[in-house]
Amino acid sequence: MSTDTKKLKILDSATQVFAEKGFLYATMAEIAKNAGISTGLTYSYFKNKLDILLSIVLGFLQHINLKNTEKLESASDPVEKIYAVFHNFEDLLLKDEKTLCLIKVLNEGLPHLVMINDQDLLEKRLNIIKENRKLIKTMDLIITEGQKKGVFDKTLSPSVIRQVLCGSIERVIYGLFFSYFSKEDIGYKKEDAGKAIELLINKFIKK
Amino acid sequence: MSTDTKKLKILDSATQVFAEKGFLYATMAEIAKNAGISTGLTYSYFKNKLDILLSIVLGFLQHINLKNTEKLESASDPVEKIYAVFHNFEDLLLKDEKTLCLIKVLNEGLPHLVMINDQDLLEKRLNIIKENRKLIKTMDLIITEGQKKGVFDKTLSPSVIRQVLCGSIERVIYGLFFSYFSKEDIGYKKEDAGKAIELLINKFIKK
Amino acid sequence: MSTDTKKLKILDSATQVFAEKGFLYATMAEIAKNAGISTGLTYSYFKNKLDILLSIVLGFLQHINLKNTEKLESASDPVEKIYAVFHNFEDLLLKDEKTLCLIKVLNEGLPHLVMINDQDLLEKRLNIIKENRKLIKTMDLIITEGQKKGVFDKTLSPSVIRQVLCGSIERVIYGLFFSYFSKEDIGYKKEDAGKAIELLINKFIKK
Amino acid sequence: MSTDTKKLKILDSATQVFAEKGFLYATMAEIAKNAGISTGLTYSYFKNKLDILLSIVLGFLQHINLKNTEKLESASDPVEKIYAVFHNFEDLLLKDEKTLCLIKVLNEGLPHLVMINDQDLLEKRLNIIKENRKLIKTMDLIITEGQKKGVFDKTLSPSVIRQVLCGSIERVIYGLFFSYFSKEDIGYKKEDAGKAIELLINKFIKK
DNA sequence: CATGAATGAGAGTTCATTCAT
DNA sequence: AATGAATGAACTCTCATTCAT
Repeated sequence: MSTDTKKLKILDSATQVFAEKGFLYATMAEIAKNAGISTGLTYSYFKNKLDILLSIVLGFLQHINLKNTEKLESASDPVEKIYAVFHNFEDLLLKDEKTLCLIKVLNEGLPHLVMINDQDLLEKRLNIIKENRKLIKTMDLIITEGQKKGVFDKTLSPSVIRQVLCGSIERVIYGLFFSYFSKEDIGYKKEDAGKAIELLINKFIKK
Repeated sequence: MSTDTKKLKILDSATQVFAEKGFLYATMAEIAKNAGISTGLTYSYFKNKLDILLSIVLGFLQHINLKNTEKLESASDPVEKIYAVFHNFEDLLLKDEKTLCLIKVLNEGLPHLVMINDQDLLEKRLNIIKENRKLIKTMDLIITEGQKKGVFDKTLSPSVIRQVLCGSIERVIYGLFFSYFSKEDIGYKKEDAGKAIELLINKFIKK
Repeated sequence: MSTDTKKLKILDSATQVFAEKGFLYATMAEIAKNAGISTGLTYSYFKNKLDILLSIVLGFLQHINLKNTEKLESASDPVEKIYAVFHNFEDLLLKDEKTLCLIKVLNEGLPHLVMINDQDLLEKRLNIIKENRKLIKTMDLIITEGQKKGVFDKTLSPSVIRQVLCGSIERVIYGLFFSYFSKEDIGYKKEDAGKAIELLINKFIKK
Repeated sequence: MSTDTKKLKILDSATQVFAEKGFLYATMAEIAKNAGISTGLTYSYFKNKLDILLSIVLGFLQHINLKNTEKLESASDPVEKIYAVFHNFEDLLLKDEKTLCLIKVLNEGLPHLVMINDQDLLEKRLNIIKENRKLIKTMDLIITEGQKKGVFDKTLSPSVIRQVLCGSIERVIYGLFFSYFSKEDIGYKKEDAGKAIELLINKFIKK
């Protein structure tokens, strides 16, 4: 198994354990065991537990920013663009049960940024902030453009609209994650997540 | 100071500390000190640290359910009703900086429900689940009623619509909380939270 | 038991354990147990294991510098003064079996100064360096004065003479410590330590 | 590279690292890297980390005992003999910066003897004790002889005199080592070490 | 012979929780 | 009722040592 493969194994394992138990209750021993390696080896790949959490968050942000850059190249009008961005969210988070776990980890991970003292993690922290800002900026620019072109509603500022969109998609996906873990019915299915965003764009954002 | 006053002091203090540091990094010593009492005394009022977290969450849920019951008595049509519910959210969370902290604690608190083993907390856990279900049911019934009466869009199931509404309001308020703590500008103000929900109801939910 | 008493208990216990096992093999659990308290409580009094070691070293240096200041006030000629300083060493280290252990800890402690990274211990480190410099300066000034007055041999520089004196007393006392622990005969007794220093001053240092 | 060459490389590397960091903070990985080999290979040549430390100490003791045997053959009177022994110390420790490191390692190494449990190292431990006793005996015999012949002062027992001599030379050399590493001036140079011992013999030991 | 990835025991350390005062 | 000193379980993390390659 190559170094990169093992790093991914750890991240995958941690994503699962963090999602199921929460960062607090997740132990390095369990993450390692779940990844099929020893506790000590984990520390060859990551500085510490927080580093793993941040790496998952950073990985997601980098991935989605990359996907956005790709997709937005070929998109021209704001409606098409905002669709593209949220389809990327769906593609990355709704792919399978494993990616579904990400929503919980992302939710839990970002607040931890505030508590980072470790010198070695400061760079990672800054990177996350940078990528997060990039993601936000991408969305806000599209919304601003749509408002300027007169295709988007102008009642609200782009930042509020973006929060509504992100909050909606996050909560809808979180419900699916919860349903997957608790085996409880939540009254909707994977397909409805996409439909919700579509409707949100069509009715809430468009003029 | 009466027993109830002291209990509230602890809950207030914990809300602040949990919001600022996160449940993991918050220590009982700090919560107690911040509440103006000794560490030991905290345990006369709450079983343990998790109990405090759950009490905050339960308190909020009970409060909002109570407010909903009150307000919904005098409301007749679904539009008015859904407005009422979300105005309650605003009233409870946007009152001042202190209540703003609740959004972070609620966000962090609910996932902890899964990890409760402590026999003494099981009842509290069930209570939270009960109140949460009640809140969800209240919203879903209004939406169902609106759809039946033909005033609400029927494309999506009530549960998805509710998730969109809740996710939106939560994220918009979370932004305000973040801005309050980090002193960073997020591009919108308190007033915009209400406006966002209003617009969401008018454009997204109504037919 | 008062706070200061307990702090002393820990330092005493650690001095014993460090002397017997060495810093590396000494565990916090053993130090605490030997002091009659729990592991955790140790951390209310000291930052960490290294802090304890440094505190012992610093305590000794402060003590001997204090004693020197006292004794040197009433001394006038360099011979008398250098006697005073080394009698202080004897008084502090040869008092009983407990103080004998100090010689081993001092020996082991000073080299650790180089490896201190911990921000919280930097101040203690600087204090140790300061007190150590003070002790050295005290001795060197006496020797310089003796040489100037023509009562001390001038072949060697004060710093070398001081190293010879310190090395001698340290090794002689170390021998006693070793004998105490191993129960082996080393060919001399406590009284000989003083005699050795006396002779060293009379024959080696005096003109 | 031959087996013996590699063994020496490891010992040299370890001497440096032990001197700089201390046994506790020195890692096998660094010792190996510094020796230009892999971590694992180190274990083909030495049982474990402690074995390396003991090997350095034993090597020094064997070397100095050998040199003493050589030099003492051609020496006849006690003064000449004691000179010879301490010139051997100088020759072995003051040769260059590398050998200077030995003084720190010897200082740190001997106390570790007490903590050896490992069956495989017991023999090495006994060897060190044997060689150490031999060295001590060599010095003590010379001093005894000098006292009997009436050329050495009889106030102190041979063992105390030997401790004074060893402590002095050790401390003087330690100062040079410290100065070499910290780049701080200590007020004397290599040449003064020899002068100090000479003077010590002439004034302190001789009648 | 040589590697260095992998192991896992065991240490330091934290802090929720208890309880003598 | 109130304190905060004291406990000790359980965590993270390190690194000497092993072993498949």
